[in-house]
Amino acid sequence: MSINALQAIKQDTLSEHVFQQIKEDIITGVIPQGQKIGEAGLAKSYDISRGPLREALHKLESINLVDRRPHSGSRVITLDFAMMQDVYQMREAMEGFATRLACIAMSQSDIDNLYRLLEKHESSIKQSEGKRYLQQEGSLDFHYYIFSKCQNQWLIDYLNNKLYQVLRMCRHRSSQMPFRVEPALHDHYAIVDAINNRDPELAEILMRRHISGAWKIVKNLLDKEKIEE
Amino acid sequence: MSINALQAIKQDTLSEHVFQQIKEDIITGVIPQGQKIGEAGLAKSYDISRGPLREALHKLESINLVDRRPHSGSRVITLDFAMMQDVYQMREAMEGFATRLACIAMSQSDIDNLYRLLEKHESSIKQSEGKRYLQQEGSLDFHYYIFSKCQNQWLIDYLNNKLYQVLRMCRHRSSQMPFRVEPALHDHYAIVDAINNRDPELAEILMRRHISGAWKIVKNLLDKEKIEE
DNA sequence: AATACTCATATTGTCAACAATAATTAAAAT
DNA sequence: ATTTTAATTATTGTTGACAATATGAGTATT
Repeated sequence: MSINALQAIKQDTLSEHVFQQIKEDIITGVIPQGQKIGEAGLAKSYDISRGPLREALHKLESINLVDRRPHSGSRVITLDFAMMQDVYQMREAMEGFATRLACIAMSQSDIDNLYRLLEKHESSIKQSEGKRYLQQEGSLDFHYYIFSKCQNQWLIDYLNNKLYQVLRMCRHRSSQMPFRVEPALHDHYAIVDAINNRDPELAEILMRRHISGAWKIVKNLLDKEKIEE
Repeated sequence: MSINALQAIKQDTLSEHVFQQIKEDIITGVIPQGQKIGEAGLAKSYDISRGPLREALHKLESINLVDRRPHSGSRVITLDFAMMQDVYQMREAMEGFATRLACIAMSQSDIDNLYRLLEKHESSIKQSEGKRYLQQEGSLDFHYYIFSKCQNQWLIDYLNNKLYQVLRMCRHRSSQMPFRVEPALHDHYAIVDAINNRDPELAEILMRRHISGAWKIVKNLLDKEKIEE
């Protein structure tokens, strides 16, 4: 099950449907960062009335993808350095913790599934050289599979519905730039090995290190970006 | 500045105002747990139309105080054992982390303020024997003061606007029952001492232990409750 | 020229009527 | 008597009009 498939549920109402749609448009950059959002305009372009649109905007605010100020309006967030640092710092702590819990709670068949998932990633990397964005989305599936087994509904909810949404936004921002994906796969194997050995502390540490490594890469890209302009 | 004062800002719109009001009514038990919420009824009793009320309900959903199911309606959450365990587990991890960050970032005058705050609590405990709920609210101020200095806006936001709201609800639920507050004060002093010594690891550990201790007390109360019925 | 003020305009907040869906009740069939 | 089905009712979702507020242009004043 893909992480995107999971988000597709619950689109029973207009408000939910348009919420998902706008969310994807923000994450993929169709609506650019910092863009001011006029309710009337968006309502027309998504072909709904302002009521459901406002509800969608509230939901977008609740997952920190838009800022809303009373009587003034909404705008898409801008991923500045401080925000990305906050997000990665948060992710390191929370997903590390989730990994520890998952290591304790996982069944053996869960672990087997993880190994199979990694093998699929490995072969898909060999086949499709250069399609880094897809490969990264695959990596999200790996992370999701682990923390979804931590058995703490609040933790799962926060990681899945808040942190990972801006995270995907970050990745889209920096997906143009080249970097290697093989090291990540190596990290992933080490994490699953730790889980397989039922070593929660090590699993947590490896996951935290993996994430802080990802942040270092992103940070370097941001620095380079700044120098070049 | 009290934690409640902080929540009082931003009541510029009807929707915000009624959101705060309903939130307090849920937390303090005026609207009981598990209660089914009819939009029409609530709108009349708070004397607004259904539009702003619906927005308020969405906000309440986003801080996990009500469940909303499409076409079916909303109901106040019920604090069962599993949920409270999730919340305390989450709090232990996140507030522990926040304490570590705050320990690094705090200025000396911040630390002085913390000591003064504790002295105030100490004298207020001696004066008002038995008024446990107020004392607990004071303890929230202590916790808020620390994590608000962690310099991670996402972390502050989550602790303040999500976790601490259900936490207050938990406390209200168990505030009838007697237990001692002096040990908590002792814990608080130990935490501030660790911060004052600029020992982030120890500060985190002490905070985590303090919170998991609180959870053990609550858990025992819940068990006793179950046995007695 | 720069700042403060007023008014016009555009945008957001609120309301009440309408449409669509789910829950409930009653009837019918097994 | 129990289960299934159909229709009724009550509740939620959606819409467009109206009210309140902020933004911005233009004018006056220092």
